[in-house]
Amino acid sequence: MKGVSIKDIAKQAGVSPTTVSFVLNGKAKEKRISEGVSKKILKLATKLKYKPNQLARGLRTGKTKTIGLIVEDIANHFFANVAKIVEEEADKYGYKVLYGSTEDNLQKAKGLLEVLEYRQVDGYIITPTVNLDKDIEALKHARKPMVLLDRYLPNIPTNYVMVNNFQGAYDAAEYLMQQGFEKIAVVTITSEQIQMKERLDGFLAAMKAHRSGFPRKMLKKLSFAATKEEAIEEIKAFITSIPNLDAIFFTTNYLGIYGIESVKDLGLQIGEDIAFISFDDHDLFRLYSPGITCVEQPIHDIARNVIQVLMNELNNNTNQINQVVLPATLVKRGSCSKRLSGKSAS
Amino acid sequence: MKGVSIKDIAKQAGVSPTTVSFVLNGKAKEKRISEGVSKKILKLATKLKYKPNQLARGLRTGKTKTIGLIVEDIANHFFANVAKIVEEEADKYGYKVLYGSTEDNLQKAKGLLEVLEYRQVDGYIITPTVNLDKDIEALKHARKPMVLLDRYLPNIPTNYVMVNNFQGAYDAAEYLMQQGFEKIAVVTITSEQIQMKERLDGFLAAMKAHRSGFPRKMLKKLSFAATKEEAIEEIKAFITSIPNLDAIFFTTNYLGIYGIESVKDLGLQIGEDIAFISFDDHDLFRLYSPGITCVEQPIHDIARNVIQVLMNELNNNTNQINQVVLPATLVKRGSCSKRLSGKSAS
DNA sequence: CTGAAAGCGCTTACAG
DNA sequence: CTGAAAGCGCTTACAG
Repeated sequence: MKGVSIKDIAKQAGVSPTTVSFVLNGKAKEKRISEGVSKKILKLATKLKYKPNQLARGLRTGKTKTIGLIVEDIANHFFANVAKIVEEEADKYGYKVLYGSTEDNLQKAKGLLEVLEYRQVDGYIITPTVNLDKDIEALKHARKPMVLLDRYLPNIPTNYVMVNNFQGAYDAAEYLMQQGFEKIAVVTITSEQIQMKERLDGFLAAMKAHRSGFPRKMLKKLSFAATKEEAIEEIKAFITSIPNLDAIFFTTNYLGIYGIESVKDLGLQIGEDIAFISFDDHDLFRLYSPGITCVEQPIHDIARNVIQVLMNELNNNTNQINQVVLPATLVKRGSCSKRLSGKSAS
Repeated sequence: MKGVSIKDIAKQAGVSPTTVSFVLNGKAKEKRISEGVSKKILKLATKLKYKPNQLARGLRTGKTKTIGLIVEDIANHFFANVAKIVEEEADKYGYKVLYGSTEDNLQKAKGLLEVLEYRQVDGYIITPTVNLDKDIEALKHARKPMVLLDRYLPNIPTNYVMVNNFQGAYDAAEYLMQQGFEKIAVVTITSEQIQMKERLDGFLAAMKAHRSGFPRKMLKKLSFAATKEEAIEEIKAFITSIPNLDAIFFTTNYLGIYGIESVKDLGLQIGEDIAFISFDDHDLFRLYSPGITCVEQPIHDIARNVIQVLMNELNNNTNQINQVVLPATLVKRGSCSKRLSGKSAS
């Protein structure tokens, strides 16, 4: 039950715990421990299956070799995939990951931050909620290694890794116009989340670049707190409120999923009666008939960059700020093939 | 930067660290600390925002207030959802969760177990791979609180929480027969995972109960290690190899997803040319046209029971074994409506 | 009713 | 080339 300690090895090797510690930490050369002693200790360590007690080490060094991962929702396809890669990559560096979901709730986010601080994680990967500025500022001030994920706080310069939301949405809108769609609507959420704003901005910029403008009534904002049923009702009402609507863009995957459900409920055919694009890819989008065109985020690259940036901080603790913005890819599928018939969607 | 310690409080309160520790651990009564001192310490603690150092406490008590969660794949819809609820529930008891994915690889599973032991987690939630028996046995022998998830090891009595795989698959097969389908095939994986075996057994039992038997050629086993492309090719070949096939059952969600893709590739219409059922629900199944009938696992109940059982172990460490088997629900959707036409599916 | 002291298992500045 | 000793921040058996 009890693990073997440095003392046990010291006793068996006939040396002091100090020497054992030096050798086991690879400081044999530096501390000029003799070859023989060094070898003997190493052999003993593997024989006894010595595992350093992380708690004791952490207490002494202040390092826990643990990182905290705060996402919006670990069950969401995007974040679940990020979590997987983050864990794999962190493992390579000897770090383990503690996680939690904010549900986009400020209080939950603060709570998670508090617990992780308390747990003395060495570094943080954070999907910030709106108004988390003060807490992030505090972390930054304490010089805690940290990298934001999926979004950033415009008023606080920090490390972050995210997709180019503006470009992704711009491409989507432009593509819809190239395909010849005339009445294009957009559905997003009310939240002030920066990545959502940028997606909307990108969409609107494309509309303005190619059209005379964008009427406010073609834009629908849903509350993040709305239940699925409420959201679907609102989307349905929105769609039917626009005569001759022929294309619609959803700014994130779960909205896109609600959108599919709404369109189905209305008895409309995606790709026939209405063109459809969503931000983020999903199994559903890939396999739906027709396939749903989407703006795909490079999840693997995002996760790998996050770890890269964090490890860099952890090991060098430079003051340099790393802000990584990765390109989004428009994945074209059947949902946006040009509608040839003249019939109205509503 | 430095946190406030018990010493700081002791100094300010003019008492010893011992007294502070007693009060902060709710042992004021038991240790007969006077009301006044007690109050003063508590007030000071909140004023100074005292947070006990978990490392120090852990080093002393041997408890880390951390649990290890080992799943097959944290990015999978089922496990991602379990992970979310596990984290939320664990949080209520003051526990944090360290996770990792086995990819159904024995070596990875062993590695995770080793790291978690090393990290001295207080309890384990494990989705065991095949042949993990010895390691689980060791954990059990060390009397580590532990509960298996999603599957169990037939040769080792342990706590576990899982769905009734046999019944779920039995219901699915029976339903297909009730709907009047004649040639029913099943696709599963080669792995000896017990839950997969039970699903297959349930399916076969239903076939035998209502039919003369089940020909081996109606059963397809895919390797877990197969790539998506390979799996789809195999499924396609399997489907075309069976003349007049009219229904097919997939024993887990990702196989079902591959199945949809395969059927689409073949130009067949689910619900028209072939009836389709999958184990596990998924957004895709719900929203596909037609909806895919599935055997739904009660994810929330599973996760909550897992934590319940684990907390029970953690706090009481009884020798009682808890084995929870929750009912699966057949969710009927359009993919299995009785085909009226007589045309062949192949 | 309260405190001095030991100890959990490490690391590291200091000394020789 | 190696070791004795202090200390990280707690908890708890023991003593008074």
